[in-house]
Amino acid sequence: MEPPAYLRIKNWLLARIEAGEWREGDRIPSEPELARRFKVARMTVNRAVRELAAAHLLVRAPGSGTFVAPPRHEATLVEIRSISDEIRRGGGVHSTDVRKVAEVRAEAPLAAELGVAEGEPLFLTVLLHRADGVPAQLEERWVVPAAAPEYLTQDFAQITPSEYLMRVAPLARVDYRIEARLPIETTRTALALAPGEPCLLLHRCSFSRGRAASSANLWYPGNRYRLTGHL
Amino acid sequence: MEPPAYLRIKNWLLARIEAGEWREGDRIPSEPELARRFKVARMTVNRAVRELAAAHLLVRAPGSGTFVAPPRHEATLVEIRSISDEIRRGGGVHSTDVRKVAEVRAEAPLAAELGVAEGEPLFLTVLLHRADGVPAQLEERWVVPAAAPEYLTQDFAQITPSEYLMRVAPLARVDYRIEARLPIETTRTALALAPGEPCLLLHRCSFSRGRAASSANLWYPGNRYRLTGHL
DNA sequence: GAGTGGTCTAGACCACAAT
DNA sequence: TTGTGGTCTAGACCACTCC
Repeated sequence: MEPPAYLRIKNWLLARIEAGEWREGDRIPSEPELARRFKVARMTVNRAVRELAAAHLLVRAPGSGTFVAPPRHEATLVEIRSISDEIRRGGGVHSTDVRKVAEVRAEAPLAAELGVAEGEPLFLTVLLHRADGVPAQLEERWVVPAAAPEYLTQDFAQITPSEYLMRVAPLARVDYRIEARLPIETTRTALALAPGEPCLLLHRCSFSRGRAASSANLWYPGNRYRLTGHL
Repeated sequence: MEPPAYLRIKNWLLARIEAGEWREGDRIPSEPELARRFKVARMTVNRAVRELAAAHLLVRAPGSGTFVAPPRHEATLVEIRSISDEIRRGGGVHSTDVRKVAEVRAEAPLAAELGVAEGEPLFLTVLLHRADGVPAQLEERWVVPAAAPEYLTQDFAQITPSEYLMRVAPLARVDYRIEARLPIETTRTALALAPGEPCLLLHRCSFSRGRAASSANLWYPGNRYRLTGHL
């Protein structure tokens, strides 16, 4: 069957951009022009062009025209799956050691990140995730009690903290950073790393209902873990 | 001024999802229902719902209804900007040392990654990027000659390899991985790192016109660089 | 003033799900 | 058979830019 008209138009525009026939900043035909060329209503053209603009391939300037977007900004997206997904996907068996479940007082940098006062109580869990018994990730997580009052009573051998939090606090935003770090001794031994071996540290702060809900350090053994993805 | 109707509808739906008023898998009101409720044409409702479905907040099932999407898959997106953008954005001055510009023969793992035969010629550049004079990234890049025949004659003090490649070979896909690694000695000294300091290694393979075009190792000093982003 | 994109309408026909 | 989403039309009015 014939694909929908808006898709034919999208692909026609895409092909022209990919082929370099139109260069960055070039003006593309106007909506009425494309409507005539493809013998469709303007609304149909509008959908095609609007979707390409949403994908940053085109830039629209009301009153003046539609232009080929600047060269993709070398932006790249990395997808980070949850540890248990990641392990199962590789055919491994996921298990969890619960190393710490406690209530602690917020210290300065963490308090600022989570937007609570210093000395306020926070829930802390430290878990070691294993793939087929081999340490795969050490998860240190601080949770704002208001966001998940029942957090400490969960059985983290059955449900990962992020799975639980996702359930009780629909997350709106996640900030994170990725670093290469030498672990402290206890982290190093937990991950069964040789001295001097670096870790990949994924630090994540998640927000729910407009407030910070949880902050986590995910330590991966650098010698056998990597974050991958594609665009 | 009043926001457009389709946005009012989007926000109304979003608020209901964020508040947990509708749970995963719940059916939301049909298009005709929403059109009646908001006193707009169905096309207007359709745009609102279609855009939320494109953002994976809703799932549409033709013939049966529209449903709240499954819990976000704990997927997280990292945006990686080009090194010169990154440096300028921080208010720094970007400069480049060109350390190597050469034609080499493809060795086994690289040949496989780039989809060329072993022993085939590749272009190799090694560049050290600095922010205000301080080493910020060591870039080792291999380029398939067919993708950019003029690559070696560029002035990489003026244009970064990725900027140049973006210009001559519109990229269709990028695969990458992020690792924590101890650098070899020459890399370590180039980045002015103390012995034992880890690096963040971003490895990237880019494709253009259906074929691999370039493979790069981007080494960041682990003690003063991180990759950040938010969702 | 002519041209552009941004939005919207009130219909329409279709393929497909559930019943 | 009824209801759903998927698509499309042929108009329309607006705010804006460019000349």
